Amino acid sequence: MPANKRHQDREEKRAELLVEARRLFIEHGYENTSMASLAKAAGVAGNTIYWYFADKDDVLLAVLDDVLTEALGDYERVATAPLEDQVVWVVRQLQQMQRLVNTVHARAAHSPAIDEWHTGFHAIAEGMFREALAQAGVDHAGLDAEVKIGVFTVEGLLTHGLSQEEQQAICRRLAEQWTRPT
Amino acid sequence: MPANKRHQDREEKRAELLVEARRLFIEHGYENTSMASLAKAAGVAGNTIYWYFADKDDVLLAVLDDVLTEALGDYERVATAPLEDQVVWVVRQLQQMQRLVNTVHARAAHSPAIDEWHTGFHAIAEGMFREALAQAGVDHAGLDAEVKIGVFTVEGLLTHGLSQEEQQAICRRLAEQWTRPT
DNA sequence: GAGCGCTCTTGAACGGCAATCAAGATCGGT
DNA sequence: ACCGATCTTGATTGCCGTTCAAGAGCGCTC
Repeated sequence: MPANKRHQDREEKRAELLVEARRLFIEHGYENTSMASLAKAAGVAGNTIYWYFADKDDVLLAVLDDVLTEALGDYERVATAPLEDQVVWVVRQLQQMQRLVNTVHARAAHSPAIDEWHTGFHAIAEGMFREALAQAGVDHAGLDAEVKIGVFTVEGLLTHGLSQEEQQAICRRLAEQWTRPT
Repeated sequence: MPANKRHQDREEKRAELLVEARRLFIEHGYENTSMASLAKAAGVAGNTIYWYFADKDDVLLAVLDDVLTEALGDYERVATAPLEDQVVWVVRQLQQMQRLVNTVHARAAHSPAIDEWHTGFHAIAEGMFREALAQAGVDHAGLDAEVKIGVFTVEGLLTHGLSQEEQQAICRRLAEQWTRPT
């Protein structure tokens, strides 16, 4: 294994950099994290990161993939819970990543790669949401629209600072639409 | 009138700078418009802008005030139209300012002044929306939640690129909730 | 109309940023 | 022991928002 060992080391180092990047992006935000500070936190020279990642957006992309993979793994633990609990769980998860969510929406306009990831994420999330709603008995006509409304509302809850009561009231109102047949 | 004439000139020059800033922010976006390019477009030195505005966010704030004032004036022409038409009109207006909308959401996290403007804008928009819904016969209980859902959905329509049909389907689904009593 | 002070403008500079470059260190395979 | 690929680094580039110090322009007063 000539290049294999090297390859192994490369992946490990890349993973270490990603751990730091993920922490800094979530704690301080993407825009407040310079490549220099990320490098210092990881204990390497400022330009070393560019050996493992094409640019800063590429780091963000890798962090997003990591976070999403982990979240999808965690989801299985609540996949069998009632629909309402699942929604609450998803909102909680996203709220912990609020900075990342905002960053994705902000960067999607500038970076095609981030935009593509964002589109893919919505496809996954809306697919699961759609299935959950269908299983809950929402009629087929207008299901897609209902999914979008739900997703947009969740996004609104994330980006605008609302009190716990307001959030609950909105979620309740939204869920009435699903439990009650049209 | 010693300082009055001066004051007049100052306001005129400020207004000229704002015209250019508004055009560039909407055409090319806030982040893609450097203070240097704005100055060049206005025919002044790069740092002259700082005599009229505290910083770049202050320019954005003034542009936002201008745009909002103008939009509120135009609104009176459709204020008596059916509710559904009003919603369509608002979405159209906002879509023309998509870049500004995204910028506000992005900058609100960094600039307290922009965040404050954003909060105020929501208060105005949601106040008008709430009144329109109440007049349409939506019951008082859950009115606030319904307003938020509507606003968040409109924001979602703006930030995510959806086809005309999808947008219409979502608006229709949303409006069903208002026309049909709970 | 000379002098004064406030308003306004400007070229130059500063510090921070993402990204690049060229030179050198490290290390597995021969 | 040597070579070449892999990896690291200090120095540099170019752009950005912002600041500074110096100097115009202009109205007022004596």
